[in-house]
Amino acid sequence: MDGQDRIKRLLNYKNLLRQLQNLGFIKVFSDNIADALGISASLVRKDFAIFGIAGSQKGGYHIASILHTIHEILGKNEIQKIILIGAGRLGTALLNYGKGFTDEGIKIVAAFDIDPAKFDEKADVPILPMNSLVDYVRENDISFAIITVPESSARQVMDILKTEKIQGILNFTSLKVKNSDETIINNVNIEHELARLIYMVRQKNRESHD
Amino acid sequence: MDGQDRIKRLLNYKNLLRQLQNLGFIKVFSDNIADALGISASLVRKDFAIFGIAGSQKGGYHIASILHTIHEILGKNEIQKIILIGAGRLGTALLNYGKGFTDEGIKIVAAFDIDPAKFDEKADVPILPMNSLVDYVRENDISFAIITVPESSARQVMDILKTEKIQGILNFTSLKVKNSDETIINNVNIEHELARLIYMVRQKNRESHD
DNA sequence: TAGATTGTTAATCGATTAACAATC
DNA sequence: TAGATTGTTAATCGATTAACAATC
Repeated sequence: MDGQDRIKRLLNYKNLLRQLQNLGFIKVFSDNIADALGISASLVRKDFAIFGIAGSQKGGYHIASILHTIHEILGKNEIQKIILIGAGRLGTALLNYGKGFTDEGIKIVAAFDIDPAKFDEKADVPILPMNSLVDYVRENDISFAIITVPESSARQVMDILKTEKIQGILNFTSLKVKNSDETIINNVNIEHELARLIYMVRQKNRESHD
Repeated sequence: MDGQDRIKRLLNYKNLLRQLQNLGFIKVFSDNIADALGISASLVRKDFAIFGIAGSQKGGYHIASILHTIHEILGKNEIQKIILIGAGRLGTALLNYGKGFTDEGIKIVAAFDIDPAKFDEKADVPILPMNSLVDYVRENDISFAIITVPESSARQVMDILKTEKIQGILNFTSLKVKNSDETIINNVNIEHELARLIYMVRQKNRESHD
């Protein structure tokens, strides 16, 4: 999992540090971060060292400069255009999240659906017919997509995106696809997350029973 | 991450094996599973060994019996009741997923919101006022909850659930809470998943540039 | 100076993989 | 029997932690 956990922690650092910043904090020790996130201080320092974040023995780490470095690492400067495919309930929920994403340097620029009842070219984020997808991707130089289509059309959409050389896909369907050389796929499976939660709880209960 | 990856793979095995079963397959080799999921055959065999799934040198593993064991491990026999808090867009999207979850031994039994316009006691899955939450949890012996409330009320809801000794929470808010001894929290942060996807793609592009 | 924290090295831990004997 | 696959052991790999010298 080459550094996957490290990047996940990076995002958690970001969230925490922003909150501290809102509280008026200027500096913070690795130890405090560790406590807040339930990890070890060694790990915090190692992460920072690897990401090139330096502190001082005097007052620890300077929050603003950590955040600055994190933003650079995440590439927040250039806004990333992303399209959404499948304007069903989950899809529209994500569209309405929109604002939050923009804050992160991510902007959903268009959505696509097969249902004409959903088309809305003039919306803030236009909802366009599926058959205009390929043209749109080519004309607007799109590299990222979110897939929230039903199970039945997942494979087909995935294939289109792969031939169009989309570089990154956030996949909410349960169609599990291997990362190809061309396209990186990040699978979010809510059903699995629920099943895993239940498993963890049962596991804990079992352990405490003996 | 004690076995977190292993349980994630278990869910992937399940999905794959179901598909194979639909195709009429009866048996399967560790090698084929490995190829399909992009992992090593050793790992498949080790996972199966740990979960107590036995195969034979003749025809590999019997699909039906793997699935049987997986279902036992996941506790699919007893249906788990779960409530949903926050019937906004994401919340209602999950409510409508409902059917899929039931298939997995998970049933959303009620939803809660503060907005009276959303109340609907007679719906298939009733949407009830937030102030009836505590009573409902106690009367119906609820152990699991999904939180899809806005950021602003996340902390408050989380605290209520913790005092009510809810055992497992699937948290879609960006409020990051440590797992306490009492309550296991599984955080799903869509914003983070997007940011991570973009990071991975940029990383890949950077690597191929040198 | 005394005390506390960073940055880094070495030790530990756990998960994955390679290899192969046992088995069909 | 010859060939192929499982189950398991030992080796490898990588990530986390512990420890501590260097620094403020």
